[in-house]
Amino acid sequence: MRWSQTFIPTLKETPAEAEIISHKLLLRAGLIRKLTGGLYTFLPLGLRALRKVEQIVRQEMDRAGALEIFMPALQPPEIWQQSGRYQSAQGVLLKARDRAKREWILGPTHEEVVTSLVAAEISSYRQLPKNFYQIQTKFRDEIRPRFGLMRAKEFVMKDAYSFDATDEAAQVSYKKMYDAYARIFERCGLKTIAVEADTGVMGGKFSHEFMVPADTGENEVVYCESCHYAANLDKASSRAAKLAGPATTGMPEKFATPGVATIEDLTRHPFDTPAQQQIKTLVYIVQDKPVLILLRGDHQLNEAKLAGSVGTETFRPAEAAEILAALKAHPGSLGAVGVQDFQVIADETLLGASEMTTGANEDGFHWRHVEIARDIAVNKWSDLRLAAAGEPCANCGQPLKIRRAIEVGHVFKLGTKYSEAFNACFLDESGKKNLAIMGCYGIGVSRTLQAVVEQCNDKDGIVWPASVAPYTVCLTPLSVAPESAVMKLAERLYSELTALGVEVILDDRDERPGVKFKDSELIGFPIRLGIGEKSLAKDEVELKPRGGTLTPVKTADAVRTVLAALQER
RNA sequence: CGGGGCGUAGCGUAGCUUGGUAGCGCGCUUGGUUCGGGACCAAGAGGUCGUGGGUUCAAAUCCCACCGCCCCGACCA
Repeated sequence: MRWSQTFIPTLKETPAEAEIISHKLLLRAGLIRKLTGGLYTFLPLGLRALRKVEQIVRQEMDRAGALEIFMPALQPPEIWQQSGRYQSAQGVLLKARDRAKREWILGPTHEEVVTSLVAAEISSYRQLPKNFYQIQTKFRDEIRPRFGLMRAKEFVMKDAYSFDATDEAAQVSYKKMYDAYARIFERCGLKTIAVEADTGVMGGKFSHEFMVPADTGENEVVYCESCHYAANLDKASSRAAKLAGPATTGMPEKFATPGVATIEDLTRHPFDTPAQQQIKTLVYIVQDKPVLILLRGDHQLNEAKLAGSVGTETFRPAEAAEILAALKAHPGSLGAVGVQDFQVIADETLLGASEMTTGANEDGFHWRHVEIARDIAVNKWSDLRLAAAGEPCANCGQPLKIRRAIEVGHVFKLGTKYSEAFNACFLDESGKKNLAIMGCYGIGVSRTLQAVVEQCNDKDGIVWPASVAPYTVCLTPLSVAPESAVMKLAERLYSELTALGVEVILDDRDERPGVKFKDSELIGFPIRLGIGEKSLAKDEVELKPRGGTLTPVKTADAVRTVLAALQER
């Protein structure tokens, strides 16, 4: 491609709308432009890079035995009603109406469509396993689109769905996708970590997210450097050292705590009660019933874990009025001592806790000398707390760390939720009817592209891995006069490299060298081949790998050297 | 939806407090001089100051409403 013939609107200044480096660079290097919040146009360069990522994804999915199909983005609401997600997912569903005022859904994901397909077409165990995938535009009514392609209303996603006859087979399918994902991100030049992710009410160990470590990421990952445990903060467990607290010195005693509203207040004099010697009591409304949740004062509730414990996602924090009605006190003085009427769930770090202080369900009063086992009727012990940095790893006991990351992929064992809803069954060898066991596997393709930029850049611009670069070689003649020796050589190298299948862009613009150099570095082509009169006088051209050092190369060796340099990238 | 910030030429912005001629840099056009790291000179084009209403002799500027964008939170690839 000749630079003058394509469209690469680079920007010297950063548009004010961009906050993070990858978003700034995508705009400045002329890869994308915003239509409106959360909606972007891919310009020629951006589209080329996107296609590179797609192609890597496609090759690895094919290699893993998945079958590419293409499903409608426009979907009838009926199938969403059938799966129950018309209600449960209404927050993200974008809807449209046709001329007859009939409602349609712009697909945010395709479990409903693919399961309908399989229900109709698959009837025997002989047809399994199957894994269908597609690369397609998804639509989600994001509450807050952000950071360019990172979180958009419309984005490119690869989604795959596996169907298996048995649990063991489903695990094999899961593993294949897991391995394929690791290869895909590696080929894109991304450092990723696979972390255990929240499985919601389904439980189990079969959900992993592929995370790109980045300070600008929206997720928090808990990890252990010594045993390589890694999990999403929503899922992470920690050993959270049980305190060898003081022994209980007597029976519970009620004492006045006027004006105390928080754990923090009680840690100050005259009370001087450390947070870990307090029991925090939260009230949640779980399926219309109040439930008391007990945590150590210095711990935070993890709602995803609560969902696992109560077996439902229908819950919310109680409102002040509901709390008052249930416990006759306001937040700040709540406790579970002597409570019989409601379910009490306690975090396991409180097991055996003694000499604790907690609210007395009377405004301005607390109990002290509380011994959980003796004084509180706990119905259920669960892991409910948010892991915190520094807590011991549940595997090896070393201190855990937390860092931010971008989620680029998610593999998930679905079970039979959708096959049940759509009656996707098959006959097994014995002629018995079984539900297909499903898995689903997503990659945010456009997000992955931006994650690459977020991870691969320096002060001058993007530093593309060759695998996803829009062009791998930028030919930069410093003179473009058609009959000049410089331009003639540039044209010759351009033809030769192109004929060899190298993706070359020839910067044939009549611009000063500084402009060309700055642009090529901003865009980040892996190799720049500079051709100028000075070096040509020595029968040389200049090889400049992005981020590397400039080396003179004899013109006769130019093609071979470029090919070799590309191999290294 | 809650909290915060911002809307002035394609991009970045000044002006707004204290009402009166819309300014600068980049980019763009033309001519010239330049030509190995975002050149220089000269002449230009380009603006419903987000939208609507109000106050006023007069509104980018003051008031009200709405819209949009960005950031923080709940959601997710």
